Amino acid sequence: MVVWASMNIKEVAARARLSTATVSRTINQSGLVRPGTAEKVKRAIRDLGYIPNTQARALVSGRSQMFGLIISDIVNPFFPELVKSFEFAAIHRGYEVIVANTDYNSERMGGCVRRMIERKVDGVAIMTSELDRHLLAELSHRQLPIVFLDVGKLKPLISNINVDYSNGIREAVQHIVSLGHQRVGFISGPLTLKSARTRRSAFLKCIGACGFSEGQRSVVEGNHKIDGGDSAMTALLSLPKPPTAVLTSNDLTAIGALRAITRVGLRVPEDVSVIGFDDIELSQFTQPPLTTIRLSRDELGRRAFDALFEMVAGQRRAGQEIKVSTCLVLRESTAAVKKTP
Amino acid sequence: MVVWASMNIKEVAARARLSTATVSRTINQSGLVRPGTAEKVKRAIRDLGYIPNTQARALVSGRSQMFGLIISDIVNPFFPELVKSFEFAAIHRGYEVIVANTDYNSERMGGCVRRMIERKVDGVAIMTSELDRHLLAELSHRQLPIVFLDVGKLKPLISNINVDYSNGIREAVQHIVSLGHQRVGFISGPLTLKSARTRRSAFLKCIGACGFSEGQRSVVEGNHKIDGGDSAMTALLSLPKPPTAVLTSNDLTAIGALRAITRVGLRVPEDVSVIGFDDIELSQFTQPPLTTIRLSRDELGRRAFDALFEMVAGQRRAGQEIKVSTCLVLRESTAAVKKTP
DNA sequence: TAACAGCATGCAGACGATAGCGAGAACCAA
DNA sequence: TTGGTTCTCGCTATCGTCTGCATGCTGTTA
Repeated sequence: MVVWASMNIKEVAARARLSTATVSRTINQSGLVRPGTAEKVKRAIRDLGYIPNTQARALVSGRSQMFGLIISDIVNPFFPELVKSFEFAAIHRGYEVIVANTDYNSERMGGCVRRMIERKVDGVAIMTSELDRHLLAELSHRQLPIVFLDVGKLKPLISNINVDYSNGIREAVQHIVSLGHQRVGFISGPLTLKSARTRRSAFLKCIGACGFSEGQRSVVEGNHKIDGGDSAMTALLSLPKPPTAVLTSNDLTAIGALRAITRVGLRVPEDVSVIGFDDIELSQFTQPPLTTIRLSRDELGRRAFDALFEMVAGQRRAGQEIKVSTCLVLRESTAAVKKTP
Repeated sequence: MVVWASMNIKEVAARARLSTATVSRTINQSGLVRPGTAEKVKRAIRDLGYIPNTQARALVSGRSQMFGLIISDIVNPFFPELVKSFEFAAIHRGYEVIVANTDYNSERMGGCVRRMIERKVDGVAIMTSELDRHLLAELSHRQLPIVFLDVGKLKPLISNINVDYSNGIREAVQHIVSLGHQRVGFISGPLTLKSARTRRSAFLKCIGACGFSEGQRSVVEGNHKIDGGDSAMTALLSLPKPPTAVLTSNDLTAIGALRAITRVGLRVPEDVSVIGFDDIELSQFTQPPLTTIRLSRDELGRRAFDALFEMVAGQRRAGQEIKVSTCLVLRESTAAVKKTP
């Protein structure tokens, strides 16, 4: 196999003694090429180690076969799994993925969007929960298919993945109730984030619906990280009547809570029950393994890709509402409330 | 701002009543445009919300301004930080990054490499430790700058990041020795991985150099994940004379080891000392916080990008050897050996 | 005023691939 | 043989941008 830098369709055509058009048609399986001819082309391609130039293809076809994926922070364990499943789905359809982190910073979002447009992606999945209206207009004017997570109204070319928090939370609260808990705490994420606010209100609504009064529940703000969960839990434990069960806005927060609880000499689940949210891989390996509400990132990634793909493939121009459900995963961080000492 | 799908340099030129050439020169700051003219162009660009088409640019310039980044698995917490710092450096230089996972599967590597070539990346960082010679030839023939992690010999356009394991490991072993430990265990990664083998032999060499005899050390194979660390540690503990200090091939393994130790009722660090490797963010938050050997992914990502950038910028065609060091981070999972009971 | 720099701008041809159109070949029926 | 159809394949414009060369303009000098 001989290869040099400027390997292109002409070289292949020359070697096969055919025109570039025929080579192109063979590559794209248009079905208009005689089998014998196609064979010549394939041999030339193999001999030369030719790989088509996607840039040029994109230029003429108007589609880059790339999707953008905007997330908050790849270091947050919530996202890698999502990225992976999105990418997996993409590769299988011949798409490439460009990942961009906003670092929870809405100013960086502008840069991300610009990069996406520059690279002429065929669609963007925005898996952060914040979005500037101005940027939305920017994307929208350019006719770019978009899929959001938990925000945004439906419009043509704009889909939305709607997480149904209620099911998982209801199961969790019912679980807590069935274990006899009377005082429940909730550690939210940073309330500057819309996703954190959404989770918080879903939690509160469910807790209210399950018959807990104002006095039976206490809410503290964390930061969706371990240290925030730790200090928030410490605050909860120092209340005059601390909760015997605590729900958290994500698993890292729950892990921090576990740490705070054991540090003051209490035990999980004997003294305090803890329930996480997300079911990141790590939550199987905490001490004790974490009971948590699963939100499948795998499903999220797949659905986000599919939504974009349907829009670019033209199967549907209208945006669609996609439901993703949550459910309780029972492990060992919850137990019946202790008899009053 | 009016924007429609086919916004291009011609539209801008027409609005500014100039030629596309002048617009192009203005955008690329060639310095050949009179300030007044440039101002007209800039206004037209602003009015129209024009963003250049990178695909077309790439086609004519022959550079895509994209780098490929091949990693094993984005879900492994080692990689997200590396990806992030690589990407950060890239963005700042106007580069985009295409990330591909091999899933530790060398067959998938072929697909990754092909994708990179199709997308005409200007260089590839291969941060997995396995590489097919055939694929290397494929990349090499195409004159693609490459940077490897811990493998590969230097050639023109091929750089190598060499992790100096010895410093960190030496510090760790000296630390162990100073605490009076006499029997040390080591939990390796899966020996099918070259990186795991490299770490293992670095460990063994260091341990030997520090005066431990064959009988004083026991080596078990893990899988670089939590469950593997758990079962490997369980195996070590069931030895007739179990080690009092254990080094591991990565932090997840160490976390699994912590779990196995506490499960059988022993305590860390009082009964067994544990030292991890990598210093992933999580290791600050384990119980107890993990003493570990830091390998800065941040530095790895930055250096990998810089190496590629230097090669494409033509500052140096020859591959270079880049050293990245390791060092011990003391936390609370190590302590003096218990007096014989 | 003419000749000549020197700079700013425009023209037009790449870059690599695709697709519409048309040409030629092969085949069949009349 | 002619006319018509079907199937292959080649020619060429095109996508959006960059860039070498040509051109025109301004200002200086003899």
